[in-house]
Amino acid sequence: MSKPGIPQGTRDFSAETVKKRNHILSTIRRNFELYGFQPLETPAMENLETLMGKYGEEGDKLIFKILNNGLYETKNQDKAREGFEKALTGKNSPLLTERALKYDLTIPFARYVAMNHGQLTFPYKRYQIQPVWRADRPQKGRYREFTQCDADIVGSASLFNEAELAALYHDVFTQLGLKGYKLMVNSRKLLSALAEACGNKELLTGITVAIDKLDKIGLEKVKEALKELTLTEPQVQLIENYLNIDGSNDEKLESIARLFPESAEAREGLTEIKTLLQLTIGLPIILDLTLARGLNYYTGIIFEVKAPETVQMGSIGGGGRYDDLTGLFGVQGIPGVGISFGVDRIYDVMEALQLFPDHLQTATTALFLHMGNEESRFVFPWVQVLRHQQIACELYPETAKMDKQLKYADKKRIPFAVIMGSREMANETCIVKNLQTGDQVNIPLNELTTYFLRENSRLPN
RNA sequence: GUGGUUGUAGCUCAGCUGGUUAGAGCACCAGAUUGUGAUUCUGGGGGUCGUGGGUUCGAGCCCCAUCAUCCACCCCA
Repeated sequence: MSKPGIPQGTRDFSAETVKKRNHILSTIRRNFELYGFQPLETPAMENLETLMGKYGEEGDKLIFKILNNGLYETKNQDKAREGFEKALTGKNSPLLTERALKYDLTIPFARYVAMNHGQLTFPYKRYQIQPVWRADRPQKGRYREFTQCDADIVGSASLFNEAELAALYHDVFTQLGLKGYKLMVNSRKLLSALAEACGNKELLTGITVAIDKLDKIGLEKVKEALKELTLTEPQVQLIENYLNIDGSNDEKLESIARLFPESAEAREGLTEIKTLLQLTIGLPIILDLTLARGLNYYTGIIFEVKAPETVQMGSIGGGGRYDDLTGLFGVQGIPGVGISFGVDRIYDVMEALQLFPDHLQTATTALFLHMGNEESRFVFPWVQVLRHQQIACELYPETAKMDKQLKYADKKRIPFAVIMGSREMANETCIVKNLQTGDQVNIPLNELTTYFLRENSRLPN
């Protein structure tokens, strides 16, 4: 036997980690439901053709494919060889693989809507919290298996949806205590107007990819990248002017209006952003004209959430409006808008900033300690009595030195010890010791329940 | 996919220019004391030095390969 291990980029979650993750997940889920979203879950795997081509060329390479079963069977061997030859040229073949692990939640959701649009009530608001898989090389804040939390509204073009999603982001991040997070917005329509002003709408993707890197590689490098796209000097200059726009949200909006006086698309994008900002007055939203986002299906307002500057971490959430997501699956005319929370990165950020509340680690309220077998038999029924009153407790199952029993309680961060010795047994009492303060009281056993119900109500949830 | 970092006990690490039975702290176990948790004392278990080759009289240390790890790029949450 070789040493056991787990696949690269995957993780086991200990009790401590699970509790912290659940703290994040339940906060997000609670808010999703408060805003009227209903859950959806889709399979871990999809048909490969559902996913291929939806995430761009790079994305396709990062999809985890599942090998077909039964390739060794005689009747399948020739086809398997054929499929393998094809795979060696870099192409996929259904002869070898026809299923894949899901890469995100949006495309499976679009597939679901396309399959069920006759039955769904629109506007359809769903949320989805599930793991996704990417064959990326792991590094900081990047895993091969991670959890996404998405909320989307489809079948509505109203900007109220964008406003609500922005408010939802704000509620979740403030409830998690993530002060200093940044919610950036922009509109793909402004970027599209920019591409148009450069004379070629086809360049939109190339331009967005280049300017998205501005804060990372700097203006000069961005200009070099733009020139490689065969843009002329005046066109690069135009983009530079665009990127140099600065000031408050209102000032930026005015500058954009001056930059594209003729563009109907720019006007539309500006109006949408203005409306969104009006609907979300009081929220700390920053208009970031350099925000582009890689995914090509976005067509309107786009969002991105950045971690507080004190932590080095990429985006911890993002989303935007798409006009025609289900069009990929043959169902036209269902516009939508959605956001996503990157739970694993939020976790890393909160860990770095020590934002997890201590009480998350308290599992059991009380541990029953005892001096010996007779004592443990005597208190055993009382453990059940407390449990039936919703008080989490446990009995130390072995006869051991008190030292050891107390250490056990200490390690499990159990706040109370109920100590049972021969003297207590004789008097039908017990000692309740508060393990945080060291204080202890001697109380009759029949008052134990009321004691803990009172203590429990004082503890945070 | 490209480039780099690291890999010694359960954990955190030390190991001088290659030289005898590879060490420390914490953790763990046992014993002493004790009706109360980071007290004290005594003793103890545990490491194929990531793995496989090579150089050498001799490798934890040098060379090659491989795996894992972390980081950067690409891309992204």
